[in-house]
Order: sequence, then structure tokens, then C-alpha cells
Amino acid sequence: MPVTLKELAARARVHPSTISRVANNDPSLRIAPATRTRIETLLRETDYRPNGVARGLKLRQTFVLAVVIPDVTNPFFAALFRGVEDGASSRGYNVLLCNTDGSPERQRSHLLSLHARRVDGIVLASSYLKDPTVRWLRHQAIPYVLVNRFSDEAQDPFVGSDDLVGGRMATQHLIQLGHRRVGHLAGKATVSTGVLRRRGYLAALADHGLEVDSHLITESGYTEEGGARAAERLLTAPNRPTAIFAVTDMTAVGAWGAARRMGLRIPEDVAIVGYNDIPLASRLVPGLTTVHVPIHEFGSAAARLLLEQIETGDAIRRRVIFNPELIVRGSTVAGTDAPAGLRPIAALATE
Amino acid sequence: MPVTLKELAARARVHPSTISRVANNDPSLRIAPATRTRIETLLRETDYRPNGVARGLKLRQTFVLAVVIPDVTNPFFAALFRGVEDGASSRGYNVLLCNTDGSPERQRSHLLSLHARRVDGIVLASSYLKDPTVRWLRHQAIPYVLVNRFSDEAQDPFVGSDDLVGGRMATQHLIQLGHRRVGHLAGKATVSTGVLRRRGYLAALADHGLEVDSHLITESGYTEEGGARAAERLLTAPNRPTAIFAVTDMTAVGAWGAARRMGLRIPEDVAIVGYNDIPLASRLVPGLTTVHVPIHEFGSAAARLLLEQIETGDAIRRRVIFNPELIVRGSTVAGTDAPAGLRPIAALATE
DNA sequence: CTGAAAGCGCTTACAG
DNA sequence: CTGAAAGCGCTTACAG
Repeated sequence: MPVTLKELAARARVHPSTISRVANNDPSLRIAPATRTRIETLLRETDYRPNGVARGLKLRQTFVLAVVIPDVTNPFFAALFRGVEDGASSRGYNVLLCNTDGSPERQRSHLLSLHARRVDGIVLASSYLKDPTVRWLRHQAIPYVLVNRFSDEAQDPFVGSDDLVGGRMATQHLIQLGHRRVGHLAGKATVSTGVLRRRGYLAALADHGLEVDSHLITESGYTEEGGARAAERLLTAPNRPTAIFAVTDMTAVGAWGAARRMGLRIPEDVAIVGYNDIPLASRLVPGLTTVHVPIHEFGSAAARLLLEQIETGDAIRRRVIFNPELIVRGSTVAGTDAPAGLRPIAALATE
Repeated sequence: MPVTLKELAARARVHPSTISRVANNDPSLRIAPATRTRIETLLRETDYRPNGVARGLKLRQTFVLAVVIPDVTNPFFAALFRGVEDGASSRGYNVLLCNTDGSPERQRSHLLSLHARRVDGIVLASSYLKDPTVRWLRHQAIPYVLVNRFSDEAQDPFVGSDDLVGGRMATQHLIQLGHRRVGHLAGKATVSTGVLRRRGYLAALADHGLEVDSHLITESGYTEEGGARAAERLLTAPNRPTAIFAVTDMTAVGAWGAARRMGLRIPEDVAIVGYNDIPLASRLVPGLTTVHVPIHEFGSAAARLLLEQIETGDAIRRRVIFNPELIVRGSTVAGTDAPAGLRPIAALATE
């Protein structure tokens, strides 16, 4: 068992509160230099660190944050988590990670448990539109920040990119390359990214006077498998699209695989654009044209917004919106890819 | 502020301890059915959940575990974390994630902080040989499990693969393909995986009567960049190898890029084998031949070993060693790759 | 059948 | 200059 204040007090023949004050560098403490030295030596010798649980109970602050995401195995969320941790750990916080696999029930049960643990704040990246658990967070006055997806627009502190602009940008790129039949692998109508990127797609068509063909829009969800199946539907239809804008890179990767399997050349037979610019996007051959968003910054900005709320004690409704940026690669324009190996190195981590 | 036992007691006109007993389903509690009903209704109405911090202080158990790794952004560790969480969350535990970026100082400071928080146990996947912080864990009697890398062989609870067998297997594969000059991108001499996989490489050479050429072995560390630089050294030397066994997939990916950049064909001019079978391995073109290890199972087995120690209160020295398995792809044998898109889908996560 | 008390390990306003 | 006390919100052995 680690040493306690009481034990140290007995050994130093002072009151526990005095030890506590020395350990916490209480500036209001007037103390005999000799006593202070004696206590400091003892603290060092025993390598004393106050019990964080007892401290948390007394201070009503645990210095623990939580990040709730669908799945860390998806590189998007791994990078997001790093952003949060990098922003928070230097301020003395540790970070819990909870995966929901996209299940609202798991999200709910995680949030209940995090609340019972009295975490100081929550970064939520798995919310959907009009999410009741987000309203619950608001109601409980638990500091939180939504990332990437919002729930009730302008109601919540939020960090993300402008999905409408990004969707429009991606689609416009395809139209400007001469494509007239542009398909869309749409996300869910219950998720803000799905709704806005689709709206961006429609806006780009309108900008260029192209009519909407509802057969060219199909819901894919956010998985690789969903993307593959949806792309197959689109590409086997009588009047198939010559280009596809997919709601995310993972979905685009699914489409990419489906096209290959059908013997279609990319980009000659079908051009593909994704969204997010995960490391995998630049590794495919041909590389995946995509809309770049600063994933790590999503996380660090969310941490900042969260810590600001925790420290001021106020709920802050600020929204941090990053500008998306189109990255053109070989999946839309042949020959654009940098030679293999000269691409920016994505993962420098060990093992 | 969430409701407390005391407030509920006042409302139900019973003692706080009675509420606590009802909430915890104390089997030894004899109570008037009417009182019980009244309390249960109140509990439900207020959605009462005991304050986990106070509970942790009293019970000396926090139901929090921690996973310490170099970097979640590396898919190997993301999968490992999922394994731990999947094994632990069903038992009521939440899991803290700490990234060290391979720095012993950051590892040390994370462990000190986790100890001060009184986490119930720690999964450590960033340890090195004779790691002093591992000895410190042992000394503090904090339940822990090492994963993938061990510190003092047979001294610690450990989950990993047989790295000697894996290294031998990888190298033997290359020799059996006819390669006589096989290079090795070696990990660090301070890390168990580096030492054992190198020993496996040497054993395979010996098995086949090949002499060791020290110019063919070069330390690459565990990063993509390190792999690229080390491979360049090997491939520009006068009598260059025709095949390379890299200590990890990320290192192999670096070598893969370097070879491409030099205009070498894979596998015709240089064959490459990695280790771990991360999702990226099957996505490269050509696919990366590698030694498969069950990463997710590493995590779930570690969680089991940890929970067993926590629940029994004993330190368990058991070692769980998985058998590695060779996966042959196009980076060693041309034409082995499944058609794109038919490969197993690696990431099904949303967004 | 239910209550009162002690105690987990801290911090901090108050006393002297 | 240092001590004594209260209290954060629980759980559980003990009393009655």
C-alpha cells in the first residue's frame, strides 16, 4: 500500500494537514524552515504522491477526460484521439477511450458510466442528429464538446469542418474534369456529415446546371463494406456514373475495391473522391483524391474547448470550423500521384 | 449536481445506509417490502448512480484500467487497445489510453500518474529489456501485464507471439524461394522483439548452411522512416541483398517505398517480408508478405490476465504465447495477391 | 427490520 | 507557525 498523509504525519511528528500544505506548495503557509526541510525530505524519500481518488472526492475534480468514438481501429479516430491527448496530458489530465461501434445504446451506457465516474469532460465524436444523449449531457451540465458530427446545430460546442463546402468542392472537382454523371455514396440521413456532404453534392450539381438523377445517389453508410455494396449498385446500373463522390475515405475505399473487382480502371472508367484524407488514402494505387481535414487539430481544438469550459465553469457554445481542402490524386487525375515512397510518411510510430 | 445518498435518504425518510443497501442489492438486507418499493421507485425516478469516486475511495477499487503504448495512430496498437477494451468493458471497467511515443521518460511519468490515480491494473506494450519502470510496477505490487515486448524474460505476466519462431519462419520462406543474400532490418537491441526476431533470422541462415554477412544486418528501429533509410543502405551497397526481412510491417513499408524509389521491382529485384500483418500490409500493391499475429487477441488475453490478477489479488506470472503464422503475398511471390477488393475487409468502422 | 458510526485519504477554512 | 475539525459520498461491520 502506498504511503498516506497520516503515516507521514506520524513520522514527521506534525499534523497531516501540514504535510498536505507542504506537498501542495500552499503559498499561505508560514512554516519553520527546519520543519519544511524535514517534511520535504520525507516526501522525497517516500516518493509521496497524494491519492488521486481521495483528492478527486474532496476537490470535485478528477482530472480525467473521456473520448467517445465509434472505433479506434479506424485511423480517423486514432488521429483524433491523439489530438485530444496531446492537448490534455500536458495539463495533467488522463484520457479514457470508449468505443461505441456506432451503437446508440453503447454510447448511452458509456456516457452513464463516465458520468458516474465524474470525469471532468467528454469529447463525443459519435453523435447523431438530435441525439438524446447529447441533450442529456447538456441537461446534466457535464462539460462536453462534439467533434466532426453535430447534434443540434449551433446548440453545442463543436469542432469540425465545413461539410457542405467540402462536399461541394469534391463534386465540383469531378464536374470540372468533364464528368456529367456523378454518383454519390451518401452517409446516413441521421448524421450531420451525411446530410451536409450530400447537400454540398447537390449544390455543386446546381452550380453547373446539372440535373439531379436520384438513381445516382445511394446510401452507403460509413463502412468500407457499405461503400463496396453501394458502388456495385451504382456501377452495374444501366446508365452508370463515370465518377463517384463518397461520403468518407473508408466508403471510397470500398468503392475503389468494387470498381477494381468489376475490371473498371480508375480513373479512366470511374473517378473516385473521398473525404477526410486518412493515411491510407495516399497509399492506394492510384492514390485517392479526397477532401483533407486536419484530424489531429480536431482533437486538440476539442481539448482546448473542453478545458476552457472546465476551468471557467461555463458551458461554451463556440463552434470551431476548419476549412476543408481538396487533395487531387490519381483516382481522379491519372499521373498525379507522387512516386511511391516519396509521399509524406504517415506513421512514424514504433512497432 | 447529481443526487447523493444523503438527499435520497432525507426524501425517503430512511438512513443513507439503507438506500445504499437497496441500490447495491445487498442480499443480507431484510427490509419491509413497502420500504423497498418506495426506495426503488425513488432510485429509478432520480436515476441514481453512486458517485464512483467516493465508491472507489471506500472500496479501494476504481474499475479503471490503463493501456500504455507508443502510439495509437499505429494500427497495431489501435487493434491491441480494442482487444483490451473489449475484454474489460463487459466487466464494468473503463480504460485509460496513454501514448509514450517510445520515450522512456513519458512512459515513466504516465505510470507514476496512473499509480497516483489508483488504476486497478496496467497493460504495458511499450516496455524495453530490463525496463526499470517495469521493476517499479512489480515493486509497487500494481497489477500489470506486458504485451508484445517483455522486459525480464519469465519474470512478468506476458502476452505475445514467439518472435524467434516468427523471425525464423520469415527468413526461411525467403531462403526456400532461392534467395542466398537475405538482409535484415533489425529492431533495437534493447527491445525483446528486436533481439528475438534477429535471432530467428540468424537461426534460419544456420539451418540452411548460409553464412552470416554482417553487412546484411542493419538496425532500422521500428519506424517507417527508419526502415526506408536502413533499406537504402542495404540496397545501395556493392553486393546488395535480393531479399529483406524487416522487423515490423511499418519498417517493411519503409523498405518497400525505398525500393520503389530506387526503381527496383518487388519481388523480382527485391523480396520483402514484414511482421505483424497490420491491415495496411494487404492493401499495398504488391501485398506485403508478413508474419501474422493475432493483435486483437493480444489485447483481450492481456485483459483477462489482468482481471484475473485483480480479482484474485495475486500476481500471476503466466505467459501467453501465440504461434505466429506466415502470410505469403506479392512482395515475395508474384501473382499471390487476391484480386483487389476481394481481400478481407480490414476496417468496418464508421466515419 | 433499520439506524448510527466509523473510515477510505485527502483539502482547507478556522483557531489559537 | 502549526493543529484540530469538518466534510467530500460512499460502504459495511456492528447495534438494537
